[in-house]
Order: sequence, then C-alpha cells, then structure tokens
Amino acid sequence: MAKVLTSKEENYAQWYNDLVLKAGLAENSAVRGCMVMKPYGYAIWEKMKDELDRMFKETGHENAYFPLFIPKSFFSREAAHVEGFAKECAVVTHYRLKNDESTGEIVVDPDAKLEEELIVRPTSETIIWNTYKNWIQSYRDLPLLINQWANVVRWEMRTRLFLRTAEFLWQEGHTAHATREEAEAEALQMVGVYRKFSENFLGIPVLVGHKTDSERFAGAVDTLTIEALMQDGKALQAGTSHFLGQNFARAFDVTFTTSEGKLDHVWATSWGMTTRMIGALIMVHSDDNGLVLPPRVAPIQVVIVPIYKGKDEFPAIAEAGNRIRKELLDLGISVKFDDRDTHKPGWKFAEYELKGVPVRLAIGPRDVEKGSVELARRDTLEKQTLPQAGIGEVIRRLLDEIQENIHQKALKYRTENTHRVDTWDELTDVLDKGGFALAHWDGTEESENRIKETKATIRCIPLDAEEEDGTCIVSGKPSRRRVVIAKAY
RNA sequence: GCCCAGGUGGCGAAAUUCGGUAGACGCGCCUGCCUUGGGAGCAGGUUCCUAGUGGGGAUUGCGGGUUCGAUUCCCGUCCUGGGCACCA
Repeated sequence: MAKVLTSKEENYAQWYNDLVLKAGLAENSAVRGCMVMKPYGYAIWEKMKDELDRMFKETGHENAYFPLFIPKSFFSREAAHVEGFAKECAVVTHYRLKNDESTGEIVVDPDAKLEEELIVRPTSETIIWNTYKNWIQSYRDLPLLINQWANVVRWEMRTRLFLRTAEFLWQEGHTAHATREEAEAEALQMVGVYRKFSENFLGIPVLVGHKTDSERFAGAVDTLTIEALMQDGKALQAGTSHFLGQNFARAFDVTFTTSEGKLDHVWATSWGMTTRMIGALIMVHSDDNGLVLPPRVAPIQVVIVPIYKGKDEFPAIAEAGNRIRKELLDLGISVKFDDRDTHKPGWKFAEYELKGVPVRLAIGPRDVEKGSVELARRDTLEKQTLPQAGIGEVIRRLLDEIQENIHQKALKYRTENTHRVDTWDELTDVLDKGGFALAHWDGTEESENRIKETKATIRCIPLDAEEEDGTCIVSGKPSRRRVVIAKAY
C-alpha cells in the first residue's frame, strides 16, 4: 500500500495534520486561524451532537439560542471574566463598507462607526445572564436549565485544526439555581455526563477533577474538568463544567424571591464541550493507516466493497451486497455499499481504513459461490470469512465488541502511562517520556509555579482521589492527596 | 504580541549561491489499454485563463522600489509552520 500518512513515530504533529487533511475531516480556511469542516468531519460532529443533546435532555435541559454579538459593556461587568477573555476577542467596530472614490477599493466607512463596539462571543455568559435577569423573578422560575449549540470566536495566537481554531463549534450550558448546593450538584452532574459521553461513546478514558485556582475558568468559583491522554503522552482538556457561585448573578443583578419572601442572587453553572473532541478522538485511537472510529460515533459503521472481474459478475454480487445492506439497516446499523466502478477494491480498502470505518465487508465471485463474505475489522485489522446467513447479528455484536476493545486499548495505554511519582527526578522523568504523573502537592501557588517551569501543568485534582498522607513534591510540606501533572495541548 | 523559518501548479517541490527561457523530478488528476481479493502496470496528457486551434494573455502571497531584465536584491504588508506566551 502506498504510504499516505506520515508515521506517528516520525512526527506526531505532522501525522495528526496529515490525517485530518487526508481523511477529509477539515482544512485551514482563508481566514486566519479558522477551519473549514468538511462533510465527513461534520458528520462525526453531528453524531457527537446527537448523543450529547440526548444526554442533556435526559438530565432535564432545554435548548435555546442567544446572539452572536455581545455589547462591550455587558462583557466588562464581571471583572475576572473580562480579564480572562480580553486578550482574544474579535471586535465589531463598524456596520458599513463603501467604495473609496480615489482608489476604487471597498473600504470601511468611517461614518459608520458603532457607538458601542460589539464583541463576537468568546463564550456567552454575559449576554445570557443579561437575559436571565428578565426571566427570573421567583424561586418558582428556578432551576433554569438551558443549553445552546453555537459557534464562538477566540482570537488565539497559534492555531491547530480542531484543537485550537479561532472559531469553533460547541455547546454551552448555562443554568441558574436557588441554592448553592443545587448549583454545585449540577456542575458535578454535568462533568459526569461528559465523562460518560467520552468513555462510553467515544471510547476515550478520562480523569475527572477540579482545576487549581490558577487554571480555573475566568469568573468561576470552581472548575471541573475531564482530562484525556493522547498517544504522544500529552494531556488534553476535553470538557469543563463550572460552578460560578453568585458572581454572574451579582454582575448582572439577577435576583429572585425565595419561598420565604427574601431577595437573593441566583447560583449559576456553565459547562461546555467543543469540536476539539474530534481532535481528541483522532489522537487517542488512530494509527498509521488512518482514523479508528469507535462504532457509536462512526458516521458509516459498515462498508461493503464488491470485487468483480467484468460486468457479468457484478449483478450476483450486487444482489448479495444489497441484501446484506438491507439486513444491517433493519438492525439500525449505518452501512454503505460502495458499488462505484471508478475505484478498485484495493483503493477502497485503503480509503475506508483511512476514514476509520469500523467494519468492512468484501464480496467477490468466490463468496457468491460459497454464500460467504470477508469481514475485516478496523481496530485489529483482522480478516475472517463468514457465512452470509446471519451476518447482521454477528456484526451487531461485533460492533459492540469493537467499541469496547477500542476503549480498553486506550485505557490500557493511559494506565501504562500513568505513574505515581514521589521525587522531583521521578516527576521530570515521567514528564519527559510523556504521560500522567500523580504527585503530592501542597496546594500553594508557589509550588504550582515551580511545576509549571517544567512546561507541564497540574491538570486536575482528581475527584475520586483516595486520601493519602504524603509530602509535596516541590516543598516537602504535608499533602493529603495526589494531583495529576502532565504536559498538555 | 515577540523570536526563528517560510510563501512558486491540485499537492511535495526545483531554479535563488552570483538577477538572465519559472515550474526540473515526483505525487495526484485526465484519456486509452490492461486489470480488479490491499491505493497495481503500460502509453500519452497535465501552471492558469482564453482562442474557429500553425495563436493570444496572465502567473512565483499581496503592494511598492532598484534594474534593460526580479522567484532571486531592497522596503512594506498579509498569511503559514516551529518556539515563547495564551488557550477549549
């Protein structure tokens, strides 16, 4: 097979880029740092959206939509929030162009300057809380559980397809609650939804935990995160859920009358997951032959490739192919019968491997004769010949097995690359090789800054960390639990 | 935003040293033949636009400059890649 991709071992960044481009997922656009998501990449995103949306609704949330533009004044009400986002905002200053008579060029009309600039949302807390103010009067209006599917813009200095683009797609949930406890429970619930989604649907094992003070979302009281490990040993923040306390309620004056008739500010959360997950999916599972998609997220779960010499052989093969296709469709399996005669079988094999299709069936004259079919699974690249009769059931079970196998493989990789470290040397050793280091930390910013000098960061303070006496890897001061340290994207 | 390195067909690129026919070589693509159980092979074509077809025009990110002549030298600018920083 002609080599299509750079090898992962040769150059991980190049391999990733090749894969995104050649599998037809996305490409860089003419606009600085932005991305064109191609149909196949978008199909993967749609699968993710459908599943997440289902999970949100299952937990009582509704979808709504808020404006793309945020007046500058809204944006600056919450001090920490503006501080966090000010450096990466796209700003609309004018509303009209005109033809410059001297040069004949289209220029911004200086007379069309906006009185107040508009910020293209980098996140929607401010405009949403400005709206919630009008929606919430009484404890009877709470909780307010809303999610929005949208695009946002953050003017990043350096960009990378899917992982960091100037514009990206995401969902952002924004909830309002009557009590602190309820809001905290919501934030915890939603990080749990992300964990379930990531592990069960995408096959990506994640660590769940709190961010440190310095890594927290701008304006949040607590940030919960899921952290995944990529095949090059770097961590990726895959989703976050924030407990916002009453910060935004105070900034936007969102108050309600309690059941006791008292006035109080509401308690808030926000949580988001983005198209970055597509990048995670690629970097966690794929190999040098291309994408490896877990069946649940694969836009095409089974592809059928006919093999034939001359036109007379085709009808019998097409009959078998279409019959199997129908059988799989009836079982709720997405299947493509690629009967194009413009590409040869070997070409198609390579193509669908590159696209990560979990199961491939090949049907040729031999199979028609014997009532058999060749089945190849993408995760292990194993091939076997099976009877056509009952193939639907076999594949239905196999898809579950592949889903599980891909998850277990990723989990095994993460386990093998997670190390408990008790000395500074052990820490730097793990960080050099790549992977998660579990180390004691005294909770101070000084020690955290020292860790950051290695270019690694504290990814999270795990939720389920067992209590354990130890001493901080930096200061030697006492510590009650280990934190997760890694180099990250 | 700062420090490097770059920007030439659909793609990887060559020519830049020392200014002198831009696109060598390869991939891909197109046509035909031969093939079809792993991106096979052979021949021809392939920068783009245009043309009643023995032609014409444009073209090395973009804008200026030097020069008889600029992909090459100078200034500016935009963009891309790597590093710092920032970040989902």
